[in-house]
This record gives sequence, C-alpha cells and structure tokens, in this order.
Amino acid sequence: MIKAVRGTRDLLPPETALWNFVETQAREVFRAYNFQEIRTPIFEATELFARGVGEETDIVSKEMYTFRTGDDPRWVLATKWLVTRPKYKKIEQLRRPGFGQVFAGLREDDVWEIVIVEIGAGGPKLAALKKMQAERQSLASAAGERPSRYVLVVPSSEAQRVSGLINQDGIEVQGLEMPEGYDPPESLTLRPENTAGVVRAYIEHKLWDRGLNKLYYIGPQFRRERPQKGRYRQFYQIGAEVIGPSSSGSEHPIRDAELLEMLDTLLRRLGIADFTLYINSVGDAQDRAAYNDALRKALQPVVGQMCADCQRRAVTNPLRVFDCKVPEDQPVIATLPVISSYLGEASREHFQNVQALLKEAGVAFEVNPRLVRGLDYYTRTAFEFTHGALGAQNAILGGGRYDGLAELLGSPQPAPGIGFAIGEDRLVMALQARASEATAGLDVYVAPVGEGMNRKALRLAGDLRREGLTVELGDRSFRLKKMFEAATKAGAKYILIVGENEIKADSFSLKNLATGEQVSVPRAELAQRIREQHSR
RNA sequence: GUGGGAAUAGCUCAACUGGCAGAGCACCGGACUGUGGCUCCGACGGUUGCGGGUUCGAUUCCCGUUUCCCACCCCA
Repeated sequence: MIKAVRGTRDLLPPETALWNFVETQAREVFRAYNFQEIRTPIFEATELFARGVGEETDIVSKEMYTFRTGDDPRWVLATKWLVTRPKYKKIEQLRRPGFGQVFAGLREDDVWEIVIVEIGAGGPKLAALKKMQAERQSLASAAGERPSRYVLVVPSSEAQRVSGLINQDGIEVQGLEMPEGYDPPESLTLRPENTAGVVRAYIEHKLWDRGLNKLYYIGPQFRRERPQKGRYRQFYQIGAEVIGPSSSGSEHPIRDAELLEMLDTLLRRLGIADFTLYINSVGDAQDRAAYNDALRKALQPVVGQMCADCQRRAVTNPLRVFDCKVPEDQPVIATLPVISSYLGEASREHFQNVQALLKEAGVAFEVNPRLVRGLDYYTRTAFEFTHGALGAQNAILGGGRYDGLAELLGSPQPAPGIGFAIGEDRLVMALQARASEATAGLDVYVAPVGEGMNRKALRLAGDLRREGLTVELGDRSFRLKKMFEAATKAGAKYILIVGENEIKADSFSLKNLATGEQVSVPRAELAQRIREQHSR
C-alpha cells in the first residue's frame, strides 16, 4: 500500500472544519488590522533562503527540501571524476559533449584529477568547492610523488566567477563550452518559511510604490526534520508581515505593539486563553555581535562544569545555552550576562516603547531576557506565544523584527519590518477539544419516494441549495426507512419527503428529526421554513 | 541526525510460559416495501507494518527495516 510519506499526513473531516474555522477567524482579524493576503510560490531559488534565513542555521544547513532542475544526463551531471592514467580513456568513452576540447589542452601524463562541476543559477556552493579542495589535498598527499594538475571544469559562462572563488592552491579552472540546448540547472527549495518569500516579492514588485506594507499569508511550508508531535515535514503557517520604508512607520514601536495586540486578539477569539506572551529585544546587528563576544568570554571559565550540550553550544551558538534544561546548569546560566545590558541606546529605547505601548493596549506579556530567535535575520523585538499541553513543542507562534533583511535580499532601499508565523498544526491541536463546534451540519435530507420522483427531488434539492441550504439527496431505490437512517446518520436537521401526494399538492412533508414533528409545507415556503427553524 | 517506546479488523484494544487471531464500537443487510433513533438477528471485515531467522508450529522469541509516538538536537 502506498502511504503518505514520512512526516506528512492527510487532514480529514471533521478536523478540516477546524482548520477552516481557524483560517476564517485569522482572515477576519487580519482584515480588521488592514492586512491583505499575499500568496507566494511554494518553492523559491535556494539562494533566497541561504541568504535570507542564514547559511549557518540548521534550517538551511540540513533541513531543507532542495532539488535541482535542468539537469540533462547527456550533458555533465557528474560532480567529480577521478582521473588516473588507466582511467583516462574511460572518461573519453563517456562521450559527453564538449569533453574533447577539455582534454585537448591536457597531456595525459600530467593529469591527476579532473573535477567537473555544474554551476547552477544559484551560484557555486562554497561548501561543495571547499570539500573538493580538501579531498584533492588528501589524494595528492597520499599519492605523493606523482606530478599532478588539478583541473576544475565548469560551464564557460561560469568560469570567471568560479575562478574568482577558488583561484588558489594550484587549482586550474577551465571553461567548457556547453552545447546548444544546454539548460543550466537551477537549485530550488521548498519554502521552509514564508518571510523570505514575502520580502522577495516586496522587492520584486516594488510593493512600497503601491502602499502595500501589511501582508499576511496562510499556507504549507516544508522542513526535513524528524517528525514529532506537532512537527511535520509539511506543516502550515499563518503569518503576517509589516514591512516598508521607515517613512511608512514600519520601524516604529507602535507597529510591534499593534502586531502583538492583534495576535492577542486572534488567540482569544479562537477561544485560547491559556497562553503567555514572552518578549525580548535581541538588539541590532552590532548589539548582537558585542553580546555574543561577551557571552563567549563569560562562558569560557565556567563551561567546563556544564553539560555536554552546553559545551557544544558555547562554541557553535552561545545564545542557545539559555535553552538548556539541565537543572545543574541553571545556577551557571543565571550568572551569564543578559542581552539587555548590551543594547545600544536606539534598541533600548525602542524596546521600552514597545513595552509601554503594550501596557497601554492592555496586552499582558512577560519580558524573557533569555528569549532568542534561531534565524539570522531577527533584530530588536523578538517574541513568542506559548501554550501548555503541547508537550515539548509548546510554542504556537513566534516572530520578531527583521530590520536588515530587505537590504540583505537586494532591496534598493531599507525596509524594516516585523512579522510572525503561527504554527497552524499546533494551534489546531490546541483547539481540538472544540472540534464539534466548528463542524457544519446538514440542513435537510431530500427523500424521493415513488416512481419518477428522483427528477423532482433533484430539482427541489437544487432550488434549496441555491437558497443557501446544505442539502443531501437520497435515491428512490432506497427504501424510505433507509433514507431516514441515512438522514439521521448524516446529522440532518430535517428530512423532506418528495412523493406523489406531495407533488400533487405542491406541499411537502417536512419532518424535524430532532423533535419528530412533521408538517406539510407549501413548496414556496420550504427554504424559509427550514431556515427559520434552523436559526432557533 | 541521536536515544527510548510502539505497530493486531475502518476505530479502540484483547489473545497467559510459543499452540485454531478475538471483542466492543463503526459499516452493510434483515426483522419493518411512505417514517429514523431503541431492540433483536445476520453478514462483512486480517499477508498480526514489511523482510529474514529460530521452531513441528511465531501475533508471541531473535535480527534487520519502515512508519508513528515520546524525548534530544533545533525551531516557525
């Protein structure tokens, strides 16, 4: 049996009704705050995420669904061919277009290794080139005495760019003229989050010229993580971004406060009361750099007493030490400097203002000096909403300010912004108890009885549906009893009998399935009658 | 990616030290051919996740594998 792939799942009724409920509420709240919907592609150039989210983040370094297009096996697919003299001919036999000219310039004797790489539109992967260099070095030292040349062959259109990147250590870059019809590969990635895509669209379509600076999105995202409760490989996010030139007010603390107040409103409206808003300021890029230095220094003398995870974090990402849950480490953590002491004047004032405005708006919050965000682009305000009873994945929503992101992605002018993303899967999980409320019921079951009644019933059902009712239609071949059972099972409020007597009288037997009350209702009054009763 | 637990009918779960794979609910049919729910009767439903091993015999024991769950890493 073919099953849904790992980490993905089908959403089935009645749960889908709950998803629609959540999305409908979100749209309504967003509209009240003048946000408009944007839909960006589900995949983007890999480079967008590498630059926007950060090359060193876990997301980009190991959790993305990345694939290449444009590869044609007739061209050069190989990333590497190891060439020694006996194998030289073997490669020629591969008859890849254009190989002849590469080898023409080389004498067999002095070729040690030829590496052929294809360079996609996204540019060469630095990591891949570095890895090849390291391999080459170990091969060369293993083979010691042999004279060698190391040749990197790339499509000629990329030759100059690549040699600029790798022109060192005796590596030769040769351009290979690609044949007619060569389609350079692109590296594409299923979006792991939506902020980068929104900012890309903002820049691409010059949305500032259209006064569009409040945007929201709802849709699937993809991360190749190990599945866990509330954590899927295709997951859904509801998010919004306020972005624009500073003159539009996008940098002002009131935007931060407004956004947080909107989220508070949305969660309450969804019936979630048991949540906590944590906020912090992670400062601007300079503040963060200074703080990171200080943190590393402070950790140096004490890290030896901490758990293995913390020792690793101290090197790779010192901020993460604050996430440590080992009880023995907590006293040490308590002595570490907090970022608030390293905030510049501007960041400090901004954060103070956000807090003052939140109080003004009556939004409850807690400052959590240890709250840090994982993505590179966050600056200043960072926040998250947590909810109990969700296990280890207790954050249902997170976000923050990203003042430098637009420039990083090539915006001609600064466009500070702030946004959030709600984990819809987790939000729905938190709402599961209320699932029944969101399920829409069936208004009426139309039951044809007797010869030729199917046609009449079909028309009548169509009329009622056009009047806005939810209608299910039976079939004359069922016995009436069957249809009653079906109507009851489907949760219909009424059953409507369409038989010869009814057609003659143009008045139909309408039975309330809850009360058992049955009356004859003229055709013209049917929809009205059903709706009335139904709204009681 | 790491560690632990689990997988048996559509669902929830049984099956003792290894001995015919079962129940409740759901679904379908009937009792009842223009009146449901309740009741009763009947039928359907399975490669026990998959693959291998041990054994006369494996749902049960062993190995591998896949998926899910819990946690770690990390984090919208």
